[in-house]
Amino acid sequence: MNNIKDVARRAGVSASTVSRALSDKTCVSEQTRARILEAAAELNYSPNIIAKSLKMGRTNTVALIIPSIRNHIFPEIACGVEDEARRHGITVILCNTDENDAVEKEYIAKLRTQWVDGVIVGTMKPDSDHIRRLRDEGFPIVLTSRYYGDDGFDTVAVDNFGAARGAVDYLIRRGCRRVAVALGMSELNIYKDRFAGYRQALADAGIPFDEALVIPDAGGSDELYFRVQSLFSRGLAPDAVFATNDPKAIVVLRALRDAGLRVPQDVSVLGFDNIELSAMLEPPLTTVSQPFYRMGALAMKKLICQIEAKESGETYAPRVNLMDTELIVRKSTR
Amino acid sequence: MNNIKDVARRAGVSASTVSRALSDKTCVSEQTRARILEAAAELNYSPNIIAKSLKMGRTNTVALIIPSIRNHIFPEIACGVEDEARRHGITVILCNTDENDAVEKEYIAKLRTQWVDGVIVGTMKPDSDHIRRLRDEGFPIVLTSRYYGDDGFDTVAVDNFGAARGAVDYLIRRGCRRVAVALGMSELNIYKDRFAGYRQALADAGIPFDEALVIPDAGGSDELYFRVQSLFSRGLAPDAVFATNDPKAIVVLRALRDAGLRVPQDVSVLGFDNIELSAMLEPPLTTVSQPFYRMGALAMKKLICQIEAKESGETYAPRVNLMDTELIVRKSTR
DNA sequence: GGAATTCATGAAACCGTTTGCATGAAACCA
DNA sequence: TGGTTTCATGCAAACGGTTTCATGAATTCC
Repeated sequence: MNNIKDVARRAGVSASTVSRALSDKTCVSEQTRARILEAAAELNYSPNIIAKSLKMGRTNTVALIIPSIRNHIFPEIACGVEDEARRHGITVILCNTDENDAVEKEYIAKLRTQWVDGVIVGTMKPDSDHIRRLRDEGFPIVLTSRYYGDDGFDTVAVDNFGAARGAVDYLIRRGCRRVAVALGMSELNIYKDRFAGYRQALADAGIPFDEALVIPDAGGSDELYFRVQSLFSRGLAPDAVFATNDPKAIVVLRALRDAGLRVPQDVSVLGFDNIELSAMLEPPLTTVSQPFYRMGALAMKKLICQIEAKESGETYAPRVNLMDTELIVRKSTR
Repeated sequence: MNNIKDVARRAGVSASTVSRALSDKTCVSEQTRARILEAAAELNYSPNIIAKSLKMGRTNTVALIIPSIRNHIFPEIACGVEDEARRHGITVILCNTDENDAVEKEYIAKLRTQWVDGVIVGTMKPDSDHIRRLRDEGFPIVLTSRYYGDDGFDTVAVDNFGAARGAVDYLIRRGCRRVAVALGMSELNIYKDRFAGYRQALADAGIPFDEALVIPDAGGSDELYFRVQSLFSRGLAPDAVFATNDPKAIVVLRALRDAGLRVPQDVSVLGFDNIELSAMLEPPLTTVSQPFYRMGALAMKKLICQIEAKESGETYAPRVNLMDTELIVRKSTR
């Protein structure tokens, strides 16, 4: 692989002149530049970006840390992140943590080695102190999808409370009175907020909250499957189930179908996220749509702002951007 | 951010000694090493990996080039690649081309700048000469999923011909005689091979090939939807449809349902890929399963072998690894 | 006890860029 | 014509590590 000195030798100039010629600096005569360009082309030269990064203190690379690329919302986010990054000549490193804190910490430690200019984090939990520490060192960070809320992280998310409240309100306006709820991971704020929105919608309608209709996240999807069916056998029969994410809604649909219940005639089912799959179910799922692609793109935009502010020494005020959600009405609600 | 000299100063030794102490070299006295480790910890030091990469000529980073992370097979492959990479201290850069050749070339050009030690390519087409050129420069490359076959690329794939032949043979053994086929992108070998397998299975059973039952890839899913329905209105009514990938099978199922045809009583539907979704359809899809996760992991393993062979100057013989597929029988075939 | 060996350590070169500063030629002006 | 300005160019110092080689002290051996 040829380097800048090889080009310099062939063009009969010094390495500095080659560097200037190739980065469009003005102080190079036209004929020298032409000679250099020719030499570079002949040698099939491309500059060593690692050397450049070392010198410049910037890698034009960012990391995207997510729980799992198999979780359907993250490919969407990743696409948004990547398209926006590419538009700015930035490369994205993919870091899948598999919800494993050790792996996440390993990644974070690696990022501190000046690999990347910044990081987009989709794995934030209340106890993610290593991420807080990274931020406190002045490392550019944007949270997306998951957030923590009370401590000044730059964030892109949706109003989970409002969206859940609106969605449950829709169920109630369609005549549902006994709405069960299937919760997600209890330590995540997004699910706390969706749960709070659910309770608020009940309160707004004057419907008393019934603890018996709450299915916590514990256990896998089998657990959920049986808990849904047991609601009916225990005579608690809800007339709707609000699943706080679409994968849970899929399990709920299956549990209901297998129990001989018809959706939506006997029970309405409402999801959250609008993953691609949800339109293809039988019946197609009514759910809350999040603009994942745009969220990823905005997170990247904000990250670039942070990186540039850091370079130029400006201050940057982190803020929480809430994107609009939309209730997608399909056939799983009456 | 502290560097190795800061640590050296604090520990009262030279930078070389710090370097040796931190990389577990033997020629450092125990007490010096202890003092250095302490100093490093106090300064919260982590070595600049860019500087290290520059010196070592190795970045411990590889790129994964895929058409789209939204295509359901690629998150699986990416997981396999990443898990295996992590096990070897290697980081993965995600490159989504969106099936856009310009974007792909842009990425390839970037990779030549010594960013990465190697690349796994899931976008190979017959005309991907820029990828061939990269390989001819001695750049470590492994193809996966898509392949080209006749020119010595290191490759991980499945026997698409055999798998398709076996699957269609299954349909025939279950009594289907008029099997339509929905083809994928015509320039990709994987679809050519699946199509060839289909024809072979017909030939094996002495069933004449009928051009009228072939639905080419042209147009989007709407086109496919109407072509499926028109087969029936034109009196060509097949008793089975072999979709050469699962997303096409989903469209086929919808077209049939909307036309009032029952699956599998009136028509059997067979897919290919076994994406997660296929088990959740109504009816659940019979399909050919590919071990995507293991394919990704193996591709990464092979890439590491190539990289290490290149470093040590050994020769490496590229070969094509074909992984086993499995016919997953569900409810869409009679 | 002196020569040979072992061992920890430091100095300096190197990886391939970018860039501040010095230099020298050409152009300009009085 | 001589001094100043402009401009293209080269030299050398960074960036932050690793590694070769030299050095000098401590240990071993006869």
